[in-house]
Amino acid sequence: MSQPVHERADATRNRRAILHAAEVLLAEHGFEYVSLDKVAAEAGVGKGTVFRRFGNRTGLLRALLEERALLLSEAIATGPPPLGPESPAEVRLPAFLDALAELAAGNIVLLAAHERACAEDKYTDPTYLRWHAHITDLLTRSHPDLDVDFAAHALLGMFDADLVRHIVDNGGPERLTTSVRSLTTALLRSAPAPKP
Amino acid sequence: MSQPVHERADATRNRRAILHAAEVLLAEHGFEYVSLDKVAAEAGVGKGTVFRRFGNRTGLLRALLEERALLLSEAIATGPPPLGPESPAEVRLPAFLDALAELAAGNIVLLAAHERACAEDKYTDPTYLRWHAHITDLLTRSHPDLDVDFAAHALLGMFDADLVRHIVDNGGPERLTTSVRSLTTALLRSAPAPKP
DNA sequence: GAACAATCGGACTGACAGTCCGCATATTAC
DNA sequence: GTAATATGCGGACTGTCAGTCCGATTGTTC
Repeated sequence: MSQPVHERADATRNRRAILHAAEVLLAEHGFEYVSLDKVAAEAGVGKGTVFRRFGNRTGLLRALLEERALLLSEAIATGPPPLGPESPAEVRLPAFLDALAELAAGNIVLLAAHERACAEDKYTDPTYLRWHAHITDLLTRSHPDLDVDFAAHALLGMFDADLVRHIVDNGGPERLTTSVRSLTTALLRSAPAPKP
Repeated sequence: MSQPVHERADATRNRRAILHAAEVLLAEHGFEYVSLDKVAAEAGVGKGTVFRRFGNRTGLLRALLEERALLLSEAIATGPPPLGPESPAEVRLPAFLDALAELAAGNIVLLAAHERACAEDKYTDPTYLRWHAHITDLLTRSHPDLDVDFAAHALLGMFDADLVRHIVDNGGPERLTTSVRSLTTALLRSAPAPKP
């Protein structure tokens, strides 16, 4: 719709160019090489433009991760079982962690860059918060006896970029999936189930 | 030859001064304020001296953490039960994690600084490696069916500086201890016992 | 097509990690 | 005590980076 709040065409074009440039640099050179000067140069825009769009380095990497996590977000919000809201919590949680493992294994470099950039305030990152809220929600239903806030953070700790890299480099993506699954089933199996 | 390898008296004095200055700055201003220029100034030495002693920022913070973790290292290596080698693995592991929780809760700022500084190569940090090796060793005895390498990293993930800060700020050190303990007992209780 | 606001670009700033080398001093030999 | 020497010292210097700022430019509206 043509609301008074329109993003100008060049602004849109530049935002896309910047995101694309950041992805290219990340993929080609690793996260340590990706300074915002270089992103701006690669995107063919000025440095100020990058900062106006994304605020700072953190904002840029958050936007990138959010983009990559979009499908998963939709799947848990409105998708079909086992990720979607129709399944019971006991099914959704392992399915969600499986999906996270797959996402993490496929985006190690981005994950590492994001982690470094958001180190200061991990707990305000929208993607992280969404994941945490989702786990918290599921755990509250299935394991109300736990400190679900802490447990959710601890579970997300399994997707620490360095750990993911270490595991995937020594055993491939399957090892990550398998290990995550066996650790979580062990954990969840043992906690007392809620009484009806 | 009578010990050709002597550390000069001024070198020793400066090393202590630097470590002390770093602790003071960390305690008084938080980790973001602690640049190596400031540490050098606070210690009353030149910047070059800091780098000659510790190599780089990472080295300085590793040395600090190692110092704070010294008592725990001794306790697990040669101390009395339940931390020491006389106890069975099923007892030592929870005891060790309890001790880590206490250590972490009491050194949040150092932990955060160390984590930022070592982000690049967490898995080469001597203190982290020692802790990981200890957990791996204990798990191998008590739960050989697990991916013990992964599980040890995941357990150490509970002591992520941001998580520790979050939990301690909202519930005090007791909440950290309690949550760590309940999560680990849940996990360890459930895993199948080793087959004879 | 003119007026206007949104956007652009890149020079500039300040801070930091890490290097380098001439100078100072602790230690040793005598 | 003094001289020789090696060890350590200090801080100026470099290169890089995140983030700011403002005159120039360009898209949009009427």
